[in-house]
Amino acid sequence: MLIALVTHAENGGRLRVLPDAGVPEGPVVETSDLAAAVSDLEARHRPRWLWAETNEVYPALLARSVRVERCQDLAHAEYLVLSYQGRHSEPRGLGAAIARLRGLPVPDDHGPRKRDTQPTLFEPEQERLPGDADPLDAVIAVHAEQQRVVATLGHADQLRLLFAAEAASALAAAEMTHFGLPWRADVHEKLLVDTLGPRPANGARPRKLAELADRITAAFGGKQVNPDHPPGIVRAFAREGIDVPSARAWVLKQVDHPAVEPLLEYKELARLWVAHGWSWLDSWVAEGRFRPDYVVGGVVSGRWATRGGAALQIPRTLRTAVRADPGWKLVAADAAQLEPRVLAALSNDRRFTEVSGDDDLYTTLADEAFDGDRGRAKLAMLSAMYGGTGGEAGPAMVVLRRKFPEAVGYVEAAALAGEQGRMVRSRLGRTSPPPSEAWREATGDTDVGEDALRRSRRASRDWGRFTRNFVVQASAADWTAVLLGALRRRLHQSAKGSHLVFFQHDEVLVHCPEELAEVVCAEVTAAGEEASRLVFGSTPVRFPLKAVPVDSYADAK
DNA sequence: GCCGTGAGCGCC
DNA sequence: AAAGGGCGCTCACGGC
Repeated sequence: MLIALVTHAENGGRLRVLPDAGVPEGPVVETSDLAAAVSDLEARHRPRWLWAETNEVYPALLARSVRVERCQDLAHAEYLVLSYQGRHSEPRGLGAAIARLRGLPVPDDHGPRKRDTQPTLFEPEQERLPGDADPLDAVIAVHAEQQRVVATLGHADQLRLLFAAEAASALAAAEMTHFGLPWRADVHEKLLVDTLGPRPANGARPRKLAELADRITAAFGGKQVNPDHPPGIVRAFAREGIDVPSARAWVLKQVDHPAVEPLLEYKELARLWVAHGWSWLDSWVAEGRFRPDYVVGGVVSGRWATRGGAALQIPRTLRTAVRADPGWKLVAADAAQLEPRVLAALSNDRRFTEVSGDDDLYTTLADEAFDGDRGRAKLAMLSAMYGGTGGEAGPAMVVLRRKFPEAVGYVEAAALAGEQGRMVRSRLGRTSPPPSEAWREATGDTDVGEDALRRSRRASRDWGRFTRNFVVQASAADWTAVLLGALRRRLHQSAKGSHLVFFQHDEVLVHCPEELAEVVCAEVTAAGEEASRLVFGSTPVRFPLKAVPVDSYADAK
């Protein structure tokens, strides 16, 4: 059963059963308590819900403890279709979609709406739709149009799978924000005090940092140097007769000067202080939970982004603050070396597929092609996927190309496409954006001037690196989106009471009662196998997804 | 005082 | 020949 739904202010809404799989179309139903209506229909029919945007509807349902199993999200589907057609920057949202459908002027998009408080009510109805379209009619019409269009596209089946996976991801993201990542503020604070000194009054430098700043100044002969100001550091070294191109940590590491050691320590501690210090704790952790705002598909490649909280950059040292509640466990799972395995499956490279049969792909790769040197093997692999050839990468790539011609050929074809300004696609049809007008100008320049030629080649290569990486990164995002959908459904069915609480590119955390930990581990493994089968069919490539129950995220690896 | 930019570094 | 991919966040700075 498929039910379209729109929200009103004051907790109300309208819905309508759509004709689907033998079920006839129903009348428009108006309700003053949408959450109750959804809860009731969910329990009786487990329908697919159809709505404009998960983020506009689902947080308020969750706030009323209403969860749904499946939905279709028009905004995500719309973006996937538009970008497939090379129209990445066209406005998104229901208003824009209905305007396109009716041939009306397309209203400008205001970007994703910010949500700065916990949802208690549904958002009041947003701006009026173009042509005074009725919102429920608009949802239904736009959905029908999407179904029509997707059938005409080259990746129809894959895109339908991607629609479902992206919608499930949006549900999972809202639930992650709702349940929150367990975060022990006391553990975090102790770590801050131990490494930085006591919390200073009103944003002053913590004691440890102040001491280091003094040592840095002393090492430069007593002249004030602001360690937070890179150009000042470069100038300070110049006064000492040392030429450095920048104040980056890896550059300073090669310099022999008494200021280097305190500078490097300062950088490390200052980073912790500004990015994840006391003020971060104040703004982002409440009642033992960290609740970041996830942006599903926020990155062109389909990876997630976050708004505020830097949830995808939690430093390793802080992971000890992520602790399961008493009587609960965190099940941590990460896909080992996901991207090279994705490349193996995309390219069907027989020998590379054999290499990916092992749990540690790089060790096997090293034995196969790099005299057992795992470091070189990894470097070569990353260079192939990122486009690097500096330093040792060049010769390593030569070896890789000889041993695994189809795998290397796959990314090089993607790079060539980018250099020529063509689009590339992921396994399920995510599509790279067309290069900018400035890029076309730079590369289309028939001017034979040396500068113009250099600029043109550089722009072309840069875009080639982007598309080279895109095919791998975006296909990995396909796999993880399907994984999230599968895992979410499995947990809902056989490990009720467990929650997905964190997701980061290729790893997930599930918070569950202790006695469910084994079941959750098994479901993680099964979800990984399901994702591999759905995305890559019968590929022999293995995608190991190891799940371990832990008390603290820090114990996961 | 606001805003955009570049440097730098955290994560994958 | 040489070229690492994607993000978010904060700071200092310079322009207004």
